[in-house]
Amino acid sequence: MKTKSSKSYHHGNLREALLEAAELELIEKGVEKFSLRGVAKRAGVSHAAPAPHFGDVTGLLSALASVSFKRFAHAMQSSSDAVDDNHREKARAKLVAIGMGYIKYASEHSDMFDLQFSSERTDPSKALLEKLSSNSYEILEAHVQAVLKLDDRKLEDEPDAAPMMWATTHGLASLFARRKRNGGPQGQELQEAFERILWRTANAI
Amino acid sequence: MKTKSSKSYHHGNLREALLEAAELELIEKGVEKFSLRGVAKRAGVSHAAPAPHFGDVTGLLSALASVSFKRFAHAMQSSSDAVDDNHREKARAKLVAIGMGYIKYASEHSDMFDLQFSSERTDPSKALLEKLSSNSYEILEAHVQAVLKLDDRKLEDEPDAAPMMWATTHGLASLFARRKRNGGPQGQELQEAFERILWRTANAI
DNA sequence: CTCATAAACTTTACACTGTCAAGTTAAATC
DNA sequence: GATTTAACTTGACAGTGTAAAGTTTATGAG
Repeated sequence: MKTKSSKSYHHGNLREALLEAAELELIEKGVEKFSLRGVAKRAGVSHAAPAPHFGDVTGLLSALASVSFKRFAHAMQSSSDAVDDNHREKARAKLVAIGMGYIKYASEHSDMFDLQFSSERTDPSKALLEKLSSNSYEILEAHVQAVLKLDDRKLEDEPDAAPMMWATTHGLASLFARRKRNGGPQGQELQEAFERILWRTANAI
Repeated sequence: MKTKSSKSYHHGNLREALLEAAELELIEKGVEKFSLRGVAKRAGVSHAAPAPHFGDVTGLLSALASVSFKRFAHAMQSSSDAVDDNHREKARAKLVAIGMGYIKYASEHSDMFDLQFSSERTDPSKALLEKLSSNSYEILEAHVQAVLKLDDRKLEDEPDAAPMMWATTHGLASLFARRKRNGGPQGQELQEAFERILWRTANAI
C-alpha cells in the first residue's frame, strides 16, 4: 500500500499519483483532449495542485512521456532477450525482435506511444526526455552494430544502416497505430507481414 | 480577384478564405494551438461564421488536411515526373523520387504534414480525406508495381513490397519533420542519406 | 520545544477555447 | 414583391490552462 490516501492536506506522494492519473486520462481522452484539470480531479486534488510538481501541462506530459520511453526501451530489450540463443541467425533475429517489440508497444499502448513522438504537447528538449529518447535509439543501434560485426563491418562503415532500420520500424509502428485507432484491420497476419518486412530490411543492411 | 472583400454581410467565398486563414493559423500556431476563433479573426468574420461551412473545428481541419493531401500527392507525382526518361534504372529512380517528394513535402510543410496524419484533430473517416489519403498511397503503389514488372512480378506476388516502401518513407519523413521542429540538423547531406536509404529499400523489393 | 521559513496545496480570478441558440441580414425562389 | 432559406452575428455557457494570493503543513534552526 503505497498511497497514503488519508485526507491530510499534504498528499505525500502526489507526484506519482498524478502520473498514474495522467496515464488514465491519456488512455481515456487521448493526447488531444487530455486535460490537466481532469487529471487533478482523478487524483482528488485541486486543479492547481500539479503545478508545484510539474509546472504546466507540458511538464506533466513530458514526464509521462519519459515514463513511456522507459517502458518502450524495456519492451524492445526484453523482446530481443527472448530470442533463442541458438538461433542460426541470432544477431539479425534479435534486431528484428527489437523492431517487433517497438511495433508491439506502439500498438498496445498507442496513446503513450503517440505522446512520445508528439512534440506539440511535450517538450522534447526536457533533459530526461531527450536522454531516454536517444537511449531507445541506441538500443536499436547496438543491435545493428552486432549485425554489421558478422561481416567485420562497423557502424561508421554503414552510417545509413541504423537510421534505415529505425525509419522502417517507426514507419510501420506509427502507420499501424494510426490504423488501429481508425478501426482498421489488425490481425495476426498483419504482424507476420511486419516481421517479414523487418527481415527484409535487416537483410538489406 | 476572387475575394469580394467588400463589407457586405455575406462574404461570398468565405469557405476559401477560411481555408487560407486556417493554413496561416496552422503555420503560426501549430496543430495543437490552432484555434477556430483565431481563424475567424484572421478572416475578419465572427467566431461562429465557420460553422455553416465546416461544422466544427474538426471539420475545418479535416478540410485543410484534404487540401494538404492533394498537394502532397501532387508533390510526389511531379517529383517522379522530373526523373530523366533515359535513366538507366528509370522505374526504381521514379520510386525513389516519389519517396524524396514525400520527404521534401514533409520537411517543407511540416505542419500541414502533421495535420494529415494527426488523427486527433482530424476525422480520418471523412469521405474526402479517406479517399485522398488512399490516393497518395496508390501513387506509391503504382510505382512499386512498375518496379516489380521489371522482373515480371505482380503486386499480388509481393504484398509486402509497397507497405515496406511506404513505411520506410513515412518513417524517414516523420522522424525528419520531428527533428526539424526540434532544431536538429537538416543539411544537404541528410537528404543524400535519405536518398541512399530509399535506394537500398527500393533495391530490396 | 518553539518558532520561522519554505513548500504543498486550495481558492479565486482571468483570458481563452469550442459550440449551441437566438437574432439579423441578405440572397434566392416562387 | 413576399417568403423561404442560408449566411452570418451576437450572446451565453461550460470547459480549459495558468497566475496570484491565501491556507495548511512539513522542515529545520535555535
